[in-house]
Amino acid sequence: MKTEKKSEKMNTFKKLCRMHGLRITPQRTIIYKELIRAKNHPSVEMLYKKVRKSFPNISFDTVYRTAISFAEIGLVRVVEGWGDPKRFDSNISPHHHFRCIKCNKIVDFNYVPFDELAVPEQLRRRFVITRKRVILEGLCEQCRNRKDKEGRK
Amino acid sequence: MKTEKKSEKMNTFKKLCRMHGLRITPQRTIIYKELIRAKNHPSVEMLYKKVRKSFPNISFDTVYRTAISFAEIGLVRVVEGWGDPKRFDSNISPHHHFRCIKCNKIVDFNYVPFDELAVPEQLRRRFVITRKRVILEGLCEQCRNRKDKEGRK
DNA sequence: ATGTTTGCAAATAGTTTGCATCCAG
DNA sequence: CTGGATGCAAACTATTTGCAAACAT
Repeated sequence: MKTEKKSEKMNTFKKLCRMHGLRITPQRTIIYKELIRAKNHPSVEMLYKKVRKSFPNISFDTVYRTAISFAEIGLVRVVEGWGDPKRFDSNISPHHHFRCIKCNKIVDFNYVPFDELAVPEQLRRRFVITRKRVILEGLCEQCRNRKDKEGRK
Repeated sequence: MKTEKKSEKMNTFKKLCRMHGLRITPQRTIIYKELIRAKNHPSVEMLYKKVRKSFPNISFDTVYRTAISFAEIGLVRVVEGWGDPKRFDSNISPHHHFRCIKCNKIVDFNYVPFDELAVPEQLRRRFVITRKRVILEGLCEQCRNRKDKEGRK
C-alpha cells in the first residue's frame, strides 16, 4: 500500500517530466525518490546530503536545479518559510501545515473542513483564488515539553 | 483616526523597545515609521531605499538588524515567503494573507470567521497552537487581467 | 560614564549562471 | 546523433559577525 502509493508517485514523476520535456535521468529519479521518502520538507542542503549516500558524486548544483524544476512543473511544492532556504514538499494534494515556532519543524495535516473554507464574496470578486491553506503555528510535541532549555534553534 | 492609530503604534514601539532593553534611536524610530507606512510587506532592501530618503547615511546593515530585532520583540512579523528575502509586516493583529502567484504581492485581509476556525481536537492534543492563519493564493487584480503577457516575474 | 547601537567591512550562506562534457531519447 | 542535463567554477544575492567609534540613557 505504501509501496503502491510510491509507484503511483513515480508514475506521476515520469508523466510530468515527459509533459514538460524533462528527461528522466538517474539524478532526477533519485532526487525525487528521496523527496517522497523525506517526511521533513527538506531543504536542498538536506536533500543533497541524503542523495549523496547513494549517488556520491552528484553535485549540489544538480540537486538544487532539480528541486527547483520539480517545483516549476508542479511535481513538488515549495513550502512557505521565513526567508530561510527553500524547503520542498512532495505532497501536492491539498493539505495544511503546522509549523513549530521553536524548532521550525513543519508538519502536514489533512482536515477536510479546512479544504472547504468558504472564501468571502468580496475576495472572490477581487482575486482569482487557486489555492487556500491554513497554517497553524505553535509548539510541537517535543518543544512543548522541553521546559525552556535553550529557546534557540 | 489614521493618525491616532499611528501614534498608538509609536507607543507600542516605545513600550516594546523599553521592555526588551532596546534603546530608542533615531534609526529605529524612522525604520519603524517606514514599516507602518509601507503597505507592501517590504523586504530589507525595500525598507532601506525608503529610509535612506530621510536618513541618507544610514547603513543597510542597521536596517537589516533593526528589522530582525523588531521581529524578535514582536513589534513586526516576518511574513511567509518561499525562500526569498524576508518581508516584514507591522500589522501584528490577527489577519490573513492573499498572495499573488504571479507578481508575488501579498495582500492583508480580515475575515472574522477565519480568525475563529475550530482546530480539530486531534491537533489540539498534539500541539500548542498559538496562531492560526489562512493563506489564499491565486491571481491579483492586475495579474488576472494581463492576459499572459510575460508570465515571469 | 558606560554599555548599546551604528556603520563599515569582511565572512558566510543561499541562489543563480556559463560552459564544456556527457548521456537519454 | 543531438539537444537537454550534469558537474564544476565563478558570480551574485541574502544574511551574519566583529569591531571601533558614536550615542542614548
